Amino acid sequence: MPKPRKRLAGAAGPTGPDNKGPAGKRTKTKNPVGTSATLGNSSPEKTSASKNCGKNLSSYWLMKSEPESRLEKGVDVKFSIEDLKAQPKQTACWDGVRNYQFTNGLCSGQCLHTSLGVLAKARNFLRAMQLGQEAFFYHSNCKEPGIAGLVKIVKEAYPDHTQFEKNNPHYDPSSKEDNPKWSMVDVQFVRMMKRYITLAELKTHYQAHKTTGGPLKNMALFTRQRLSVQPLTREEFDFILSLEEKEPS
DNA sequence: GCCAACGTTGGC
DNA sequence: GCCAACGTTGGC
Repeated sequence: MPKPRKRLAGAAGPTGPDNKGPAGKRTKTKNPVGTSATLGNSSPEKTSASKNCGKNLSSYWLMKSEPESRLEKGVDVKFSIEDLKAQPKQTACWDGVRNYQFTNGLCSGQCLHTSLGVLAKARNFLRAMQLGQEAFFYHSNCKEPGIAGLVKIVKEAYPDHTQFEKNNPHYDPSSKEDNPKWSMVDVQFVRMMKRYITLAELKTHYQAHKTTGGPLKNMALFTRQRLSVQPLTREEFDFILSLEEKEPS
């Protein structure tokens, strides 16, 4: 399969999703969210995550999506930020995440920052996302990978319906309807970056920061390369935003 | 529970 | 299209 698109694991969603979008795209899907998107209640899991260690949870994220066409089981996984903007309400569900990267609950003992090096998993990160939090929309597996824009979480984790759809590339026969393995969240377009921040530029800073102790020194994009949904610290998020105002390095 | 084989991600 | 990194699977 191509890439992971979005995967999430949810399992907690209170209501069944009704969106049926086209199959997922890589990282994100773009299903119109209309009806189901308005339920923003957090699942029990999330709630407990927030209670247990909310102060340590990340509030900023980076989500990868593929802006160029690629077939996965016959389905095009392409989903660029322009595709997101074209959705009703500029909102889409981020489905297809099928990576547990974390097997623990986010809060079993430690919290994100300290556990990053050891635990990280896209699925659990998805479940940790909270309403209103912002994420960078990253274009991966393309000519010029990089951060294209900003999105925000408009619906917290709920079951990813694509896991039950046999012809969906993200079908998971081992997942039961009464105990879904995978979740998804809904994201809404916020704005484009003032300029496209390329992976190459981020990498230059990352490498410099490793020696200077700068804000990107532990950035997950480089230290956990295969995570399709990853947390950012506030320092990482703010530093990347500050790059918008500067000339590309 | 170890670890080799295999599959996937994603930059280049 | 190649291939490195790394997650997952399954034999033992």
